[in-house]
Amino acid sequence: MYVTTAIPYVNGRPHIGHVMDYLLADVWARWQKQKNGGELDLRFSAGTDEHGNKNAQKAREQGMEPQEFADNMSAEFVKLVDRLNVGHTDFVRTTDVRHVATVQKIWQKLADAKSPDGQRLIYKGSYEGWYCEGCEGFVTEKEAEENGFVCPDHKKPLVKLKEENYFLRASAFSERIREAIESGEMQIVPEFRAKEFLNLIRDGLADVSVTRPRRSLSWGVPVPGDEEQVIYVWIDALANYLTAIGYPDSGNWADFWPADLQVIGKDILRFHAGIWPAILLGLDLPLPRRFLVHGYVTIGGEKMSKSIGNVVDPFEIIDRFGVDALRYYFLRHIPTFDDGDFTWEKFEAAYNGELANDLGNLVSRVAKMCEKYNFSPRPSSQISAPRGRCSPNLSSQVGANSPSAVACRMPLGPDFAQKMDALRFSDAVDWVWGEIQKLNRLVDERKPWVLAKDEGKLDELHGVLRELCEGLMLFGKMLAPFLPETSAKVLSIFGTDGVKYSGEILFPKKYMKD
RNA sequence: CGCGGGGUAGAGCAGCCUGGUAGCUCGUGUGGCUCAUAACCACAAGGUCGUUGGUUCAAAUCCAACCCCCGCAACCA
Repeated sequence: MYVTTAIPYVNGRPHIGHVMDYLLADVWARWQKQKNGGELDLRFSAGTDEHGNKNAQKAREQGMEPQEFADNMSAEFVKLVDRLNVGHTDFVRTTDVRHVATVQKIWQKLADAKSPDGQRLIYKGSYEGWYCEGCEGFVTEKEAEENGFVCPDHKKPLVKLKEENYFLRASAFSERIREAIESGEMQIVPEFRAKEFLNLIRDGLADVSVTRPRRSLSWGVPVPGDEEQVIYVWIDALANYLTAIGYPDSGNWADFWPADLQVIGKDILRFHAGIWPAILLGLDLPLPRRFLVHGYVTIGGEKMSKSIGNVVDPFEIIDRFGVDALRYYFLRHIPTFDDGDFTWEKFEAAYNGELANDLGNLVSRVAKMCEKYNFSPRPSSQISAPRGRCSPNLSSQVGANSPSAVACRMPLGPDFAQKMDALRFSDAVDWVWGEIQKLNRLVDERKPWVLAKDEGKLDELHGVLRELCEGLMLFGKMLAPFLPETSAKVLSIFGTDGVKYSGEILFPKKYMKD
């Protein structure tokens, strides 16, 4: 099983726009693991895209060598992934020696390959476009027009420039790729993104220039056999997905390709659904099974940008509220398929109102009642024998009818599982939260504190508590992919033989004004 | 006529496919409860469901036209 995340360009520090990729991929990976009873041979790649003029330029501005600058930035992203509690297994830097080698090998294979119609897959051509001499790079037609054909950074007029470089004959695979998308062989989720892309290529894929002359792109992987040309971002960056698993001649990469899920942002769908499949087909490799395309995070309805000065630092959120709080907000309140909005006010409201009041408080009140009313799980004849996939140590160490064992064999429910399998993660959390609210309601309806006053109602009292514990175990388990730390705490409180509560407040109330 | 998404209570959203008392969360007001993190629960107020017209016994839901917002429109990682 193989899941990938897009590799961010490291010309700036990580911001909250970067976290979606990692979190969505992580949720899926944890869900898959859970479905397989904890046993899963999983590879999970992340990385950083480090070549290119913009990075080199940024480095120069700060008086650094490009590599030194990239080292610093890449380290920040490694730190982010770790602090997000994302379980990646591989991290590819495009400046890694092994990656450079992979890119060159891929290049060589593509250069040797023929397209289905018998033509060379890589050919020399010329690319013409609007060019900024300050940026040392091309800009899109649209971008050029929007800025009045003047570079906004350098205030210099753009010039039409024509360059010699190598092209990838992506056009030869137009039909093949269209079919793969339409048939679901290469699924794009959500579907409207697939439609968007199909519409874009209705006249066929265009060939794409995949190199730059050395004089205009100094920092990159040289084209094997042509020192005058440097491999441009497309092949360099996309190849990271293959580097991670050791393609073409190390490790057991064939066990992990095609990728099961590639998580990307909406801005890079076209590269992943067009150029990337063309490269793969050129290499005679199968296409990825599924893409999850997420949207953008806005700040108070506005696009996040340095010029507006509204960039939010994910580390700050984690420092103040903890990693699960961050995961919770971005996974539930940023819709999985659409753009979503972040403000500190909204974040605080979700933290206090949902994590602290709904879930945290429920855990406290149920745990305390269990202690106070001496509830310890007892065999109950109504509960059937354990079956299904449970981690063996959990079900064997504790009584067959303890809440943990019960929760363990409880199916996660079709409502929840369907949403998860359809990658509708934010809907899945919504659903779980509805169930958590029902448990709070149950407490008020059954009033255990009243039952406790009547000795004749001991069975009823314990019945209610059992129901609550089982519910918390079940929903705790469902939350595992989203809130790993919290889930583990809930499962350990209600999952031991007898409820063991240290009195820890799961989500202490927090206000920004403090 | 480029393609697509959307316009539903103060805010954020669901409902629309498969027409029939307009629902959820937050916020506001009132009440209840005491197991709990001043938490929890109940009730209430609040909506011409973008506009206009059509089909129908009945339209947020189907059809047509129009208005407004937002993505996409291939070398922006």
